[in-house]
Amino acid sequence: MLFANQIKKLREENNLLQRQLASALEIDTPMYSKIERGDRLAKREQVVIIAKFLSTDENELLSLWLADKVLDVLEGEKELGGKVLEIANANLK
Amino acid sequence: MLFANQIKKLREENNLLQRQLASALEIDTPMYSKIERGDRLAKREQVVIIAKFLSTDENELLSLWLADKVLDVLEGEKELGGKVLEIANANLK
DNA sequence: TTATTCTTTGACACAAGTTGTCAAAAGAAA
DNA sequence: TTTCTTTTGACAACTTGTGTCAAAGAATAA
Repeated sequence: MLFANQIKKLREENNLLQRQLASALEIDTPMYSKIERGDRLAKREQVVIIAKFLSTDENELLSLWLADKVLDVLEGEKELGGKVLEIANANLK
Repeated sequence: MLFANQIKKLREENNLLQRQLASALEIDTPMYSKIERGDRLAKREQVVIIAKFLSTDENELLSLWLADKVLDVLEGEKELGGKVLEIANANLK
């Protein structure tokens, strides 16, 4: 979980509590805990708020969050992963 | 829709009717029509059946189907797409 | 040690999205 | 026309996602 690991690292570096992030997202602490551990997926708007709150680049964080989703699509398709990403890349517009 | 386009092309080349594919998938023709037009997503098992029925390579077809899903994740994130795919690629295991 | 604060777990409710059916319309071929 | 194929839209059933809550576990402080 690239996104989860990153926000945990940044939160700790910034000496913030889960409670504070949860409050910024208007969800309860257990829910934030799950997001931070990759047990639940954040929504896009939540990623944006987290980036602001952790003073990190929004696009960097969004990229990790999206990469997790891409990897999730590829979950269990190990042998096709590389080919799939090539095709996807060739069809990005 | 890479997958949808491909199965339409192959079905026509094989002179088959949507009704026949629908029957192989045990769904009705309207449902199959939607899959073929990219209006609905096929499930993995359906892709496998379609590949068999259209005598095409299963992995090729699965790759298109997966690539569609990856592109869907990237939908509306044009500027991040390339970067995201790089990250995903670097984290394929 | 106990007390307090922080984080995680699991069960649950409800919202949202998916997968399918059906009736009927639109398109193509005869 | 008539018939066969494909598409559309509305809907029900099922599945998944998002959040809350109570309570347990970990870490820290006193």
